[in-house]
Amino acid sequence: MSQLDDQAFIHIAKYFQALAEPMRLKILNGLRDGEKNVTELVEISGGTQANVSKHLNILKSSRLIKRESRGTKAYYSISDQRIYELCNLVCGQIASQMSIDAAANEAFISTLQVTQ
Amino acid sequence: MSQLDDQAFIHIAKYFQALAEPMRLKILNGLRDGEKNVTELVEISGGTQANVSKHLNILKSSRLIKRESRGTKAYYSISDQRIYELCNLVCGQIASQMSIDAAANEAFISTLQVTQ
DNA sequence: ATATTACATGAGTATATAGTTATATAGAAA
DNA sequence: TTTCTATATAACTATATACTCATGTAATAT
Repeated sequence: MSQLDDQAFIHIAKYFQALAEPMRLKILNGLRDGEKNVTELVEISGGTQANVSKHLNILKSSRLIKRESRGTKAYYSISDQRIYELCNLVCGQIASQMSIDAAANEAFISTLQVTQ
Repeated sequence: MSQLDDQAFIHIAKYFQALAEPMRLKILNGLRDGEKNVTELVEISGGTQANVSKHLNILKSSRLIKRESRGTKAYYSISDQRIYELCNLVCGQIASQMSIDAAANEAFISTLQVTQ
């Protein structure tokens, strides 16, 4: 396995890592319908301002979201809508893994707001 | 945001977490062309036996891989081929994020073996 | 029965990460 | 300038995670 491959795996792993946190998924979900400022995201997510701010920074570092400063506010938005495809795939797999009947399965999927 | 939604986000985050480790991606990549036993995966990944064994357990707990014991050997295989779709999506996004020219971009993508 | 091979796991360490609290900074308004 | 609002960040704590080394266990071979 080459050094270059190792770097690729590290790169991909970091990307998944950015998505591997409930609060960050919640934030991304909150951005589904367009940009929001930090205060709005704090309300939506139910987290503290400091914590949300840190998560936003992590998401931005991973290029999942963009930041635009207007006045005293900072507006964040999704960089690439394809992340929702990722979430859809994962939701589909998780749902199909659940050993519950089809109706309950359907109910579970409908609770997943991380979709387009 | 309801309690149920919170559970969903936790669930999805755990799934991504399982994919957020270079060694585990390497192992999954090693399983692309079918089942392999632990010793084979140790060789492919370049990790220690103990460490690979632990990662295999994590991947199994996350239902990404299955285990079948035959004789003294344990054969692992991919549970759901759709994980490669995930990796493809991520690779595509990472590649398109890279601020390098198209040729280098292509070269990078070709090094990513986490594809079907 | 003993040895060997293949794998899993416990103990311990080091590092990373998420969270809180308090504080810093920056723009807008008074 | 001072104040207020919005956001970022530093310091700290708690927890999780990856890794190594040593050991346990289970199937096979001698």
